[in-house]
Amino acid sequence: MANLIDILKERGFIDQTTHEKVLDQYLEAGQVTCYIGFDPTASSLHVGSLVPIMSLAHMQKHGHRPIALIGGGTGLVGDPSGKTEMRKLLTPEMVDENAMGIKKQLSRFIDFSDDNALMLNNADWLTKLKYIPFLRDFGRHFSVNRMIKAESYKMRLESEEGLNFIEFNYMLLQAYDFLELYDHYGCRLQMGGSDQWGNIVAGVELIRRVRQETVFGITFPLITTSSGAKMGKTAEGAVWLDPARTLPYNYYQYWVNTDDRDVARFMALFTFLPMEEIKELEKLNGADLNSAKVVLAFETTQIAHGKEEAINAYNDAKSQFGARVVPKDILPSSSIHRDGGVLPALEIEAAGSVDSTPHSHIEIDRFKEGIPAFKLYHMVGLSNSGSAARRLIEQGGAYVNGQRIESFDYLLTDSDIVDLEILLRAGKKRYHKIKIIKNKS
RNA sequence: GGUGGGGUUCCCGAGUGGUCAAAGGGAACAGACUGUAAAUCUGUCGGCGAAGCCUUCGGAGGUUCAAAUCCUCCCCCCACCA
Repeated sequence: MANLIDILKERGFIDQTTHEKVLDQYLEAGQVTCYIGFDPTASSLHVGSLVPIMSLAHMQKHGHRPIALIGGGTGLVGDPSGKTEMRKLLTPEMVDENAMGIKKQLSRFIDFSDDNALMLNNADWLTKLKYIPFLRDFGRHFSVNRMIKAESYKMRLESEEGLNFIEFNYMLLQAYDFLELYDHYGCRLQMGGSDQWGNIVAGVELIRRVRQETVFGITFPLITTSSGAKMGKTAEGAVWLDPARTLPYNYYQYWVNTDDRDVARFMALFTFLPMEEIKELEKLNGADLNSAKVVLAFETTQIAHGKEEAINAYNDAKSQFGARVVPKDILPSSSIHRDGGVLPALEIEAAGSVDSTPHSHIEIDRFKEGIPAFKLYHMVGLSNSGSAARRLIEQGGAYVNGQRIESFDYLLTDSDIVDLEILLRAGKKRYHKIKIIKNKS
């Protein structure tokens, strides 16, 4: 079997590594502890963090022990790497709250039971550091001449806003993290985004200087979509891993809408399907790629939110956009079902009649007098304002139960209710279901 | 602390008394074409049941029939000097 580095390389995870040969041997020799830091800047991770998350999952699958390090301490300082502007500084309370959310999400990808993986917070040691001892013991190992040449500071040093001293210290703190994890957990491998290269190398060098030991670093390439956008960024904002922030339905839709050119690359990075099958995708072209996109969406949703949610999202997509049969020979390892018809009984029971389409509840009484369409679109959030809704409808982009609305003040009444539901659509892709509540309670 | 340059609608960026809800570009949205793709073309792109009116150009005052534009004070950013 190919070694782990080769596998990660083949799947597109590797940008740079330190001393590759030795690292290879090290990973072959037995269980390795590795770590990645996560910034607690928000209460949820998003799709942009998926590469590091998946890489930890791969490490664990291969018998190694991942550490997810929450940057509770470094978050108080703010990483300037690759940023054109200074970060907002976080309060300790915010960091704690965010760390909780992050752990919950990581748990879907990584098994933290029985020390199979660890979740640590660098606030536990960083906040205890004393300034003068720190400078004397570690600060002297850092050359400012070298630091100001680091790529991670470059953008900021060249920008108008500049770099302030607190941020300049970030590299030292991250290097110290690595040392701490090396000392206490035997961690000898740090991974991170390509913007972290400077910080990682700083840690590698610090450990060499103060412990005379070799430790390793791997960086991931920055993943962008073929159209140049950052991974996981849409006009509406980030695509979050927290189902309360981004509905599994929308998560699924994000992946279904993958650009043709990205399908195979994303399949390798964001699913666990075997590479031999992913390579076959190159033979697909045109509309056939859509089947692959369905599999991509199904698999990624399943990993992030579980099978039930993936099935719900799949079913809703099918009813809204039409059934698409995924041929048996495309990605055969995927557990997605292939007949294009009804789901197996077991799965139907599990999924039940759960609706993953964005929806809201409205009392039936409100339809007695009728609700003007543009108001309803605004109410449910399909439009940001009444004006926007009006434009949408005037441009012919609004549908009620599949029927295009001709005028913005079309009155929706009881007669538009079908099975206690009204299905609204905005444009080609955005759906919203209104569920009717019979009586006010 | 001194001197100079700035802060414009989601972003970049024009505008230096009325013709300004504010050029141009990007993003976004809708339509056409399609495959829930890309590219392209067309339209839209502050709010208001839409007539007209209201709110917006760092903040607060002021001048004027009229202010993003002029004046005063304040806040913030940048450059050079100290």
